[in-house]
Amino acid sequence: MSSFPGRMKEYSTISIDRFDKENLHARAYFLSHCHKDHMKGLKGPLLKRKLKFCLTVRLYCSIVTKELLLSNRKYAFWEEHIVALELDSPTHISLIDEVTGESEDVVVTLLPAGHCPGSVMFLFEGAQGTVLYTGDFRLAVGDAARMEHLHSGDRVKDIKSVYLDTTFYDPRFYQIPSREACLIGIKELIQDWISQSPYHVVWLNCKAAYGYEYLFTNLGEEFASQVHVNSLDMYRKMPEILSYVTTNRATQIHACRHPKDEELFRANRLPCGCTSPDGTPLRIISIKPSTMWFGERTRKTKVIVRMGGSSYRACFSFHSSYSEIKDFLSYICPVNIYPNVIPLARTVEEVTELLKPMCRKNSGRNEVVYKPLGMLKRARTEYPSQDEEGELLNSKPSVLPARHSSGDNPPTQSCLQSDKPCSEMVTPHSHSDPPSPKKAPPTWATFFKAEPVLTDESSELDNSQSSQALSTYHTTSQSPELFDEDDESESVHMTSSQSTHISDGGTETPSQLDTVPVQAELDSAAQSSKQNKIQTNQKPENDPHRPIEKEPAVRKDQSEGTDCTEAMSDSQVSSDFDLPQTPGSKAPHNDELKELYKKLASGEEVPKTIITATTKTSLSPFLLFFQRPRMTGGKMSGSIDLH
DNA sequence: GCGATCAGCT
DNA sequence: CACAGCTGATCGC
Repeated sequence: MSSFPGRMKEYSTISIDRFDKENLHARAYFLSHCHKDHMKGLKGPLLKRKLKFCLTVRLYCSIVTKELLLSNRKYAFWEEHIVALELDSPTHISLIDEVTGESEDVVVTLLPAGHCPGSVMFLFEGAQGTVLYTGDFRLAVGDAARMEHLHSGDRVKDIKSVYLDTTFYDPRFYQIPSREACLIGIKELIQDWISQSPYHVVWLNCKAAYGYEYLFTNLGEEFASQVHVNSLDMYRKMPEILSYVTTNRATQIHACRHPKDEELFRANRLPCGCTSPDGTPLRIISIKPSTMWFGERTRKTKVIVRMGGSSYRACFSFHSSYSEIKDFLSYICPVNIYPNVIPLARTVEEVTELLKPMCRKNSGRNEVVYKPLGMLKRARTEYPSQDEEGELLNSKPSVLPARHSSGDNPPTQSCLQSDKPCSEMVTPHSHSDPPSPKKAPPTWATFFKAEPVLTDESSELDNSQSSQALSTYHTTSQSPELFDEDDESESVHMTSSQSTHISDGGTETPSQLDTVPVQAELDSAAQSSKQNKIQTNQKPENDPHRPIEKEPAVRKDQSEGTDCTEAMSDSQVSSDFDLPQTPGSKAPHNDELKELYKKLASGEEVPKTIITATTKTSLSPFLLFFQRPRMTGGKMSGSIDLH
């Protein structure tokens, strides 16, 4: 849970993710994502009153976050005061004190955070330096390198401070299986179950928070079905989610909720009360997404754990693991790091101490002095040749050429170096894209093609329709290979806020649980990405300004341990959806951007306008709900003068 | 009656 | 154990 007080040292006239107390006086507000612990005070009457008198105060957030926020009536009063910004679009904001008329300029850029739909990090650039507020994030190893706006031309930006999601910044949480690996495990479990008969249904025991949509869309795609949820209201303008969820109970995959859903489940009932039309009892299993983590040297990781009876837990994390956070930090190498979260059983002092080695002055670099722009070049790296056997490891530089869409552009040529506009070079799913799971995640096209398998007319399970699943998918019992005993002595953990009640009898103690770890065959996740024989080293030797060159094929030892390559390989593939670029989006203007950076660097004034993102009702911005970081050029949107 | 806070629980 | 958030009790305005 975030304990960030709302204000950063460098830009103290703005408030982020906190809206109470001193934050009531802020000149501008920022919301990184739509989770309640980041919205404290946001519906408070004090703030509501302030908006009536303060004409220039705005709330800045992503387009998806705006949509989610306004879908809740309690926040409807924000409607006229929200400025929704597009991702990767540097936006100039004037921070005006309405009493004194005093003004400060800042340029903010939203970076995808991979935490939940609409979640972003905020990159602020201005007179007080470049500062990154991460909000909550789940980024994979190497993702920072894909973020254009963490770079200035060929260089990694010189970042003064990072306000960091430290939820799992603790060596205990060294490794968390990638999203892809978790998804594969969940898909296998579900398939093995629902293919047995139309009466075999799955209940995804998800908590009341955004972030599980990733599961719904992928499962909907995988099983050509829709997931039953309580409400579609919040997704009404997000077709890419909407097409995979339904309020029709006649489906084999449920994520519906009820105040007493656990109790109902123990009585073999779904939260929605759905039964089969002919009275045949449903066979229900519950899958509870839970965070699981593994030690530094754990080789195999199980992403599904059977809790006994028909309860399972599936690995699922909204936050980056320790090694993912370290990778992120070592890439951007900030001067200061401030924790936003204090992990359980730790103190601020302990976390601060753990973060010290990642700060620039302790990172082994010579340069300590903060400069607005880095001086060392970020070189381009050729994408390793594709090969079925190799593993893509720590491929920070190697992911860059994924943007090349045609043979016209030599693989070593970056977007920024190209004469062509970036938009021409950014083609999703190009042949040189980074490895993707065996089944492509939902894409732009499918959002419009997807036809609901089931109609809303029926509220009961329909045999003829459900039996499609039976004929489509091979019927197996729970395949033995899934249930690989945990032969590792290495600590393996999982958690859930859920009590450990067991469905049958509930007499077991945790140690007595019929715990059947399922080998997630992370290998199978990795296999889909084993396209590179060359293992590219990912670490820039703790120097963000050091030239990024082709890395040696063999990874050098890391301080962390002896066998982190395997762990890293998993993390490496954990990137999110690879969604297509928003159709119709403008071509980036790198020249314009560079000019802006130059001005910022020299302390020159930049125009006092507020550049807002489009508020068009087009559905395309919602594609960005889980956008994988990718190198795109910046673009400036239209501008509105506040005065 | 409403908001803030906390304990308990999922 | 841990994610996010609900419900209910209590207290103060």
